[in-house]
Amino acid sequence: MSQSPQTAPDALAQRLAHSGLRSTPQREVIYDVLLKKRDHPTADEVHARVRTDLPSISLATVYNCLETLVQCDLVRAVNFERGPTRYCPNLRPHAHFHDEQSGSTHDIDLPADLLEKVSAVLPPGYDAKSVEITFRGKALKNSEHRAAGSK
Amino acid sequence: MSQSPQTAPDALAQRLAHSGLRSTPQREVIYDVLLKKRDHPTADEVHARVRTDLPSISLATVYNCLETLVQCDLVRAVNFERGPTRYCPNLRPHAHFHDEQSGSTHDIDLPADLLEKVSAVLPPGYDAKSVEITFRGKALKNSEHRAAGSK
DNA sequence: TTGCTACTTAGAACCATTCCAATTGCTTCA
DNA sequence: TGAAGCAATTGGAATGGTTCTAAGTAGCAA
Ligand SMILES: [Mn+2]
Ligand SMILES: [Mn+2]
Ligand SMILES: [Zn+2]
Ligand SMILES: [Zn+2]
Repeated sequence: MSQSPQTAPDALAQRLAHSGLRSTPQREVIYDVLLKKRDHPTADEVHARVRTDLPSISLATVYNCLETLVQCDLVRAVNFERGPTRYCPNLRPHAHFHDEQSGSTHDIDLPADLLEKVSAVLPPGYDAKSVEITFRGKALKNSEHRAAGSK
Repeated sequence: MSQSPQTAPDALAQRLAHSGLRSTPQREVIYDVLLKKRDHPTADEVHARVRTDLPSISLATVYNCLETLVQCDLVRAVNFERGPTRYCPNLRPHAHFHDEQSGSTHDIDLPADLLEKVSAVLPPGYDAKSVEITFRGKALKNSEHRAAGSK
């Protein structure tokens, strides 16, 4: 039962192993990039950011890795009106607010009781596995600052 | 103030006129098709249905007309996870339930007070112009029958 | 009629994403 | 240690819904 001399595997490595998948530099850097700047980047934006660490990573790999992270429930794919898919490492129940002016996307935490009330509108016979709530409108500057989250 | 000898303009013609647009056979038939079978068809599906009346209508025109109807607030464009846009003539406040099994989309009416509660989760500084609520899961057969809405 | 503009049309272009076939890289285990 | 086997990455082609473009058609005003 002795461990290998390497450091203990991080959350990512553990989740991957749990699904029979390997931890790779590409997967790790992509996940780090998502955690570091939580502004719901597109695959292209992730690609650009990851390239500072892995200059030769391909866009296909970025798509593959993002898909893997979504499968492992470490990341949520977020869509808004046929725009490119965005990626979000916030695992708490939350809604998304799309600022029409700036195109930015903000997390809105949702209390559990609200989700219950929302699901309660479903007539009998409807069994929802997930609910998604999306706002569209205008966010004031200071809200943007607060939501940028780099503090 | 005498009207022309034609019949009074229907809701569609009036809305179009209000926006300085013309009522055309293509726009009318497309809107009729949406009203007749409210199953959230894609542009392709609308195209196929409209062709029974207008065999030579182009897909580009279907897209153009659907866009026009959306602009006039007669139809809502509904998106789900990068799938093709679907079109919905239900103007009441409602959510959408996507049945993963069948791929069908059902309207879920929303009481006004729920929409208020949902919007109330927005922190100060967020001004939402619209809220969208989407469920994903499994709907039982009898629900599907009820929601098909042809009766 | 003539002109003006709105509307429709076929097909090209667009673009995010997926697919494909080839390569590279771990990991076993002889 | 090394061959096999499988996982993962890669560049480029293909996909598919949608939008664009340029040309034609049609209603309307003067
Ligand atoms: Mn993308
Ligand atoms: Mn479509
Ligand atoms: Zn988020
Ligand atoms: Zn609907």
